[in-house]
Amino acid sequence: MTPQRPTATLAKHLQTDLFRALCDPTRAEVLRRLAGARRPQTVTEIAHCCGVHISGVSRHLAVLRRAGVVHAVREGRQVRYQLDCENVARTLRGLADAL
Amino acid sequence: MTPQRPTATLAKHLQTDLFRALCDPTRAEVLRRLAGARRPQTVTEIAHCCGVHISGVSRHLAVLRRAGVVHAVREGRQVRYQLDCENVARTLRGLADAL
DNA sequence: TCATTACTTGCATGTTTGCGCAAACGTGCT
DNA sequence: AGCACGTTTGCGCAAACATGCAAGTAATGA
Repeated sequence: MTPQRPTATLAKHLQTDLFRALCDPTRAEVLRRLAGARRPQTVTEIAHCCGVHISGVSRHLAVLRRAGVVHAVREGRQVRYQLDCENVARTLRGLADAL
Repeated sequence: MTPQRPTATLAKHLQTDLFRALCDPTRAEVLRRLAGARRPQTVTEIAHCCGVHISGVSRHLAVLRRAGVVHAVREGRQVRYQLDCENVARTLRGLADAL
């Protein structure tokens, strides 16, 4: 590891992709649901709590998945989504430290 | 302090306002500039580095200021903007811990 | 007071984003 | 194969957003 100047470190950690994923109220609602549930949730289950059509929830979950916030596991016909706490927390701490 | 269940803690820390401010590439560019400079920057100085009209930069800075990411100090005719690292880092760590 | 500089704000415009609906896709069951 | 169920995706629409220009405000100096 070569030591980096603070600016370079910050630039590396200041990626907008994650924030783009977290900036929507509905997606925040989804995340709260996932965090509060004791097991991975299906799209339909999530759609029940936030007043949005299932197709919309599916899209939101795709955004979160691409950003590495959640990951999906197929289970028969349904897909269960789960928070990737480790990954998100690591990124946030990285940025906090860079500041 | 009353102990809180993880969900409640997360709900409190999962505010979209901050992420909304951080999710724009131009604003990220502005923040990099502010972090790299050794003293608070004027709107004109910031506008030079990111290829956006001064009025746009001014707007972006207003968004960042409302979100508590930067704060402004008037200095004669110019306004110097500075990162509020403490505040942002505290919020990010709070969320990371809640996860 | 008038001119100049630095920043902010109203307005118009093009782009992005979230949304519901309907069709398509994938999976399991008979 | 045919069907039902759960999820994803194409499409169109309306609201939100970023941007440049021009007008407005604030501060400094002649």
